[in-house]
Amino acid sequence: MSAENTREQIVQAADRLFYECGFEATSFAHIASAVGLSRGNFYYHFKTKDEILDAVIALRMANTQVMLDAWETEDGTPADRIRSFFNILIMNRAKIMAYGCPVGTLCNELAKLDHAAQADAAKLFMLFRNWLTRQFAALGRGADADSLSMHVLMRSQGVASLATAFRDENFIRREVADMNVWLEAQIAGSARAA
Amino acid sequence: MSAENTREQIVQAADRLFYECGFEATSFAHIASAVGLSRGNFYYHFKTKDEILDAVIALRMANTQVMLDAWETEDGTPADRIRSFFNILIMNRAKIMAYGCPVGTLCNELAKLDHAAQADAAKLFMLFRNWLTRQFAALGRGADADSLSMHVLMRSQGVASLATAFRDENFIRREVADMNVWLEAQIAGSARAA
DNA sequence: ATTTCCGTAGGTCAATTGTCCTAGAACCAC
DNA sequence: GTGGTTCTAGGACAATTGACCTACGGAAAT
Repeated sequence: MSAENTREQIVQAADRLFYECGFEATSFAHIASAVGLSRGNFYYHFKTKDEILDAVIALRMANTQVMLDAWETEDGTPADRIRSFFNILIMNRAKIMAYGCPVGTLCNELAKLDHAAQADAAKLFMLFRNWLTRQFAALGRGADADSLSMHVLMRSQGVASLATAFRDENFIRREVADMNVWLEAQIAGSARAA
Repeated sequence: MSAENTREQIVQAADRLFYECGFEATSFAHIASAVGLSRGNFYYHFKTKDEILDAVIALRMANTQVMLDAWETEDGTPADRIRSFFNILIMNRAKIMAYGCPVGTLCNELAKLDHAAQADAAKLFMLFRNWLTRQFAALGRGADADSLSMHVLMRSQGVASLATAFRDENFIRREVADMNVWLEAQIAGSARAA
């Protein structure tokens, strides 16, 4: 197996385990057994646990960017794209109810650990934030596009957090429906202003 | 020092450390040095770390109940009480930006750890949920009081999560203002229905 | 004054943590 | 084949983890 391939396997396993078990609770041994490698061998690929975390964040950044780019090159209105974002909550409802939002829970954990990678993890949010801001600007809401973007992010985080606590799928669907109603009102608002 | 007093000191220190550092990352030694006791002495008061967690959750339940009861016996409309809840975000903004919501982050961590106390931690949310439901019912929204309650909880969780990630105090104030606008619309809605 | 007992200190215990080293296997170039 | 680089396995390392035990201290009761 090539080093690049092994490295990628490690990062993917760490990505999943950091999400499902948390960064602190996931050990080298845990990742090693998931990949099927010896513990000591990790030092060749990653000198410290923090390096793995950096690689995981970089992987998530890249994956997120690909997803957002795909949505932006697809046909459809900016509103459709925002609805695609809403739909993440429904598409990933099972994982969200079990482990929460991958971005939000990571940021929260790193904040408590006062970890150096905290700022990097927040960049994942920034990716979504800037993307949503562009969509709202395209809807003609340039003045408060960023506030609207943050509002959408806020809702998705709140839904994910409560969905985890209450394990309630209907709650997710109800709130997503409410987000769609809210979005329609925003579109109507920008049409009235135009 | 009496045993009860020492026990209370342990639980209070654990409460703070679990919030600021997380449950997993807080060790016996960490709590011990915070209280100024020897490590081994803990076994006399708490046989396991999970017992401390149970005691911390019980403490938070009691403190929350006291706060909610106080709001409910005060003069003021149900809407005033709901606004008191909104205001937690502003009152505790410094701690929230540093460590997130004590309830939400604990539930999220215990979910990832697949911890037995997960359900107990969710009862903290239930305390707020039922209290808010009562306030909305008192506003004449008996039919969807619980949905409105969950919506308010969702917003507060989302605001706390993003406030931690972005360390943005203005964002908190903006969203709380928006929650007050939303509440006014709900009151107008129930008045129209009556 | 003596006994009893609650609370504490300090230490031990195996297990696990992240980190690091070294010997050898696998592979490619020549 | 021979030599050299790349990758891997297995273990060692000190430190720390949660858990546990025992012996001392001091107060209260008799």
